Amino acid sequence: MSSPVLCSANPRLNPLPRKFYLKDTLEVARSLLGKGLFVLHKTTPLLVEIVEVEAYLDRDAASHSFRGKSGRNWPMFEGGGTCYVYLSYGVNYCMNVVTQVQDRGEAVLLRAAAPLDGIHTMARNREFYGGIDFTGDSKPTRALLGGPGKLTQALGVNMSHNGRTFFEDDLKIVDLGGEVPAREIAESPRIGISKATKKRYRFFMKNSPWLSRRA
DNA sequence: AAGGCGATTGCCT
DNA sequence: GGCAATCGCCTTT
Repeated sequence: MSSPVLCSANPRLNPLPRKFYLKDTLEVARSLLGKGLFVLHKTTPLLVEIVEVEAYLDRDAASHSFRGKSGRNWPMFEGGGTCYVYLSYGVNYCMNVVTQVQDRGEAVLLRAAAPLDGIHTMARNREFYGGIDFTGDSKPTRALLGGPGKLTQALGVNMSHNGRTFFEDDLKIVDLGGEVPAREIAESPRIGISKATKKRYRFFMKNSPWLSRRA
């Protein structure tokens, strides 16, 4: 029997408070590991556990906010708890959690997650081209939620979520009741960037099989 | 106005 | 490991 805390219909899944997002962004990034991301996809509740993130800071050459507010990045300046979604390479959506106070321009990219609830719907959302077989004995791992674009596709996240907040009934980040020990968290340089490549702002759960790639 | 490049993914060799 | 897909932002004419 599964823990009642992990049931997405449970009213205990209250959104994390705004103050959670006002701490130092690197600290928020670490704190997001092990937290739950809930999305109501049409009428289906979807719940995942965040296992990999990247921080993008103020005065950070790799951050979309580096050159100030623009038509794309304006939600990054809307304050802690805002959802910032952008279209990556004209193909994939990437979802960020905005941190800090208004006009600061810092956020955390959600890169990978483990499925908790609604896995069948997520798998259907991830069917592409020939389709992936998630039935039977085939074990979905990185192909389901292991990457920022895969995660949004599985959850049905798109530009309609851009600029909203994570304090809503159909879009929220929640406490799953467990603490992630510091020894289970690892860090590395961020993936796929060409600027500020030395900064180790990627954080992930060391032993998770759901990462976008191995450590 | 035009061209380069990007916080990615999936297919091909 | 290489590379196309595909759109919007940013820099350069």
